[in-house]
Amino acid sequence: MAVTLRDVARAADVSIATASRALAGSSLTNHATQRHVIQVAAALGYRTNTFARALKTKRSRLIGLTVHNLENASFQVLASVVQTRMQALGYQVILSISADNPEQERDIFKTLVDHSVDGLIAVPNGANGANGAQLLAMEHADIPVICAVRRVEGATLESVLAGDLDGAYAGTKHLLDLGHRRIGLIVGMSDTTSGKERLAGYKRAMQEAGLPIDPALIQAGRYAPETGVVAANALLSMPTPPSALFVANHESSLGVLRVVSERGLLIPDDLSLLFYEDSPWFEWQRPAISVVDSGAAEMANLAVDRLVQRLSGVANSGREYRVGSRLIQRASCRAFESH
Amino acid sequence: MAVTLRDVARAADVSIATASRALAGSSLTNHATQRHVIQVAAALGYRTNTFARALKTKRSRLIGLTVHNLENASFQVLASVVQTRMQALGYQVILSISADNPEQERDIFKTLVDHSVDGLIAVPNGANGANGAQLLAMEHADIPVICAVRRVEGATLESVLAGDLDGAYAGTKHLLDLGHRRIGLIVGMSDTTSGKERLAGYKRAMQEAGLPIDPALIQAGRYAPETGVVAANALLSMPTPPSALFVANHESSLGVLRVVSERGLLIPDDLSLLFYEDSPWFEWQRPAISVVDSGAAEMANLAVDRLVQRLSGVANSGREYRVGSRLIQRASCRAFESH
DNA sequence: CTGTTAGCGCTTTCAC
DNA sequence: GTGAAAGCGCTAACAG
Repeated sequence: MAVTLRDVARAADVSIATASRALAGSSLTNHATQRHVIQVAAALGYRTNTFARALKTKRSRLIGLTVHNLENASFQVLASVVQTRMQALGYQVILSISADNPEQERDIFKTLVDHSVDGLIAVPNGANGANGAQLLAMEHADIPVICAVRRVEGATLESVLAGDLDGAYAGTKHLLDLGHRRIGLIVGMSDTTSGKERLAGYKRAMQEAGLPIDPALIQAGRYAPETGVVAANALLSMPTPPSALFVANHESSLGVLRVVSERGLLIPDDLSLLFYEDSPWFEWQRPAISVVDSGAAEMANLAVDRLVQRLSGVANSGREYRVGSRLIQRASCRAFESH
Repeated sequence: MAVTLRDVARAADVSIATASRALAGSSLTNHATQRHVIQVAAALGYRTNTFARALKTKRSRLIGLTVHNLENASFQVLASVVQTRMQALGYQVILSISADNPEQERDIFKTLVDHSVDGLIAVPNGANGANGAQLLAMEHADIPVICAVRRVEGATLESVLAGDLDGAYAGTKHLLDLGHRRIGLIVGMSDTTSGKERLAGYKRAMQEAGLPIDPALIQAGRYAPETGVVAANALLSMPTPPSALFVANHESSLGVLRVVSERGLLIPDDLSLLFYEDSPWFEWQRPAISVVDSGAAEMANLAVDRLVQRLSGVANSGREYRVGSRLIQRASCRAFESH
């Protein structure tokens, strides 16, 4: 059996209450007593029982983190940053993978509540904030919730998002500036924040350039490699295929790379390629792939900042924070010359 | 305040104990009563308080998972598999990132014990099992520990490892069979299981081929991209540089790719490249990179299998399990012809 | 089969 | 400043 507070109290010849206060660093304790208790506790190897404490205080020092997967570089970064920073603050993080599946997400949220997490950083599932009500209920129960990367429509939850509209606009404009006119877009479904906004950014850039929006050039699909395969094949099989592909659906990048390779296309000579959300691998592809970086590390840190604030009692601002996107030019896009 | 067992008992007009039994599905309960209680509980939206339960039963339904980072594809796979499978079994996983830092790892283990994890899957830090004693202490306290990917020297902990010696042997032999004689090896430090074993595999293959071991051809370093940069530069700057590079240090692959790109080397014409531990990106590099795959998914699943067994009361076998490595030939290695 | 009872280890009034 | 005592919500003997 582990050593309990009672053991410490006995050994230090004080009451349990005093021992508790001393260890908690309560100001209403005699300094000498406190030192003594702390010493005895250390000598005995006392460690407070987190369950007994949680049962009493209703704080678990646990926080939840849900991401869709760990293949996406943005989610890897989010998980790393959240884990590392929260641990440094004395919190442990319960990781959950929602697989972008609303039902699974619902169960996860429930379980997280069961484990009385003190807070939650979630990349919510798309589809009109299917489980937004649960999140709101958590907020109501005084459990701060920070949405990252995606938001829940219509819910006043603090959200840390990427500047997707601007990012997609900048990316499209870059391609336009290089002389491309037929620009294929591979994007997420429009029931996700990022899908919708990136599409809007693309459209805005095209329209500002006085170009028509050709629906056949726009391929929306799930965030998955397969989407890239299907979409790239569709795009590249057109009678007049696009001269540039803007892959604003990170998970599908892999699929696009595969199609490009299978078709023996030379980048950037046969096709200009622009990806979205940077990954270490993009830089060392041959050629290095240009990308609209959405600032995963910045988002992660901001999300943690917000959570920490909330944890310390600051009220939910219901506000939305945006981390600016940045175009990183590498070697996969070149000027387009018509034949 | 949340609804408690007492509320359910009252509403169902039974005692707290009966309610508890009914919900636990104890066989010693009247079927009708049980149904009734379950119904009432559901209607009230009752959820058992995990802390109260844990305080009483000393099981938290929490398991710990420690990995060095989330950049390494093997660790991503491990984290995904462990999280997903354990959650399906009603366990939550506390993720911790040890950054390959023994001191941090020590704190992590302590915290995990404080949170009374029911079990632990750990990728332990190298250096002679610095924190092996802690792990052993956990085992002693009846908390099953499964080491994955790396092991702790001299401790009787169940370990699920890759067949590193065989893998490195097979990889080296492949290069040898292609006619390469000067094969550069970039590997982990010899204070890690994988570093040591992969080096041994390389040496064995070389010796079997009747080739001398040239120490200058062997670069050992931390598992980090920088290692790849330094090592590749050292190797490729030799008076007679190797005709093939066997990068048996996954994290350094990125660095090697960078050096290759900077030097304008053509793969596989100027240099054959063989990597270790497959990543989705390797397949879609141009050219696709051949790899010795160490079976991350299989290791992860086996580790979970072992943990689940242990959780169900099976004793620590102290045994070591190995998942066979597999050579995946793609397009980055070609036959060597001397000029 | 069901109810009563005694804690699990801790925090926190409330007296002194 | 310190101690006594009352639970937090649950499970598990132990009776009945």
